[in-house]
Amino acid sequence: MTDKQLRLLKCVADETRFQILLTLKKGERCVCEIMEELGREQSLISHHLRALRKCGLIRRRREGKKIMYRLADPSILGLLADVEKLANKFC
Amino acid sequence: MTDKQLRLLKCVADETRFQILLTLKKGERCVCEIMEELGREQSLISHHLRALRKCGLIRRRREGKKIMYRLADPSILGLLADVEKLANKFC
DNA sequence: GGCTTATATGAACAAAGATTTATATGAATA
DNA sequence: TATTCATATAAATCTTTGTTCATATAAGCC
Repeated sequence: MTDKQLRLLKCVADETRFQILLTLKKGERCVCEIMEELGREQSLISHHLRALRKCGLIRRRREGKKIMYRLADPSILGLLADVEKLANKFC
Repeated sequence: MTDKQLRLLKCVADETRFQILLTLKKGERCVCEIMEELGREQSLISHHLRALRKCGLIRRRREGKKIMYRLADPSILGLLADVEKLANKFC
């Protein structure tokens, strides 16, 4: 278990970040959409998006005034499913 | 993603606890063996063992002066393997 | 260019978690 | 039963992480 792997695990093991990932699972979203969906402050979402980006889980692109976020790669869907499956098995 | 599931994830996403699980993967161990293997303080190990026990990942039994710890259930081996596999896929 | 909208960032603060220190408990043994 | 060995626990402290608040940036529009 490397440092980087541990950081990935910790990154996913946060409620807000996990919810953001679930939102992006449904497709590309801008920050304000994510804020609305989760009902949290803009700045908080922004910080968490940064963290997710730092571990390579999400990507972004600018579209006019907005910045659109998406899962970095479709295999992340698998990660989310697996994490949920694991958790279910033991809870 | 329930609260309990999140707690499980967080529990696994700690270096020391993960190492303890890897140690127990090799078989039942007493606290002093775990301490030695990880080279950490007795009290620290004890705290982490408690946390692991609290999420149901490990069990213990007394044997004379010693207390022996083990994985709660063989399916935890699967959990560890899966977690490592996931991490590898993205790191 | 000044204003607005959308997002990012840095600093301050709060909360949670890990680690250490000191002490307690409980079984074995002299 | 007093001592020792193995482990647990509580409190104190240190560290990390999450949250908020205030401000900056960058694009589009008037």
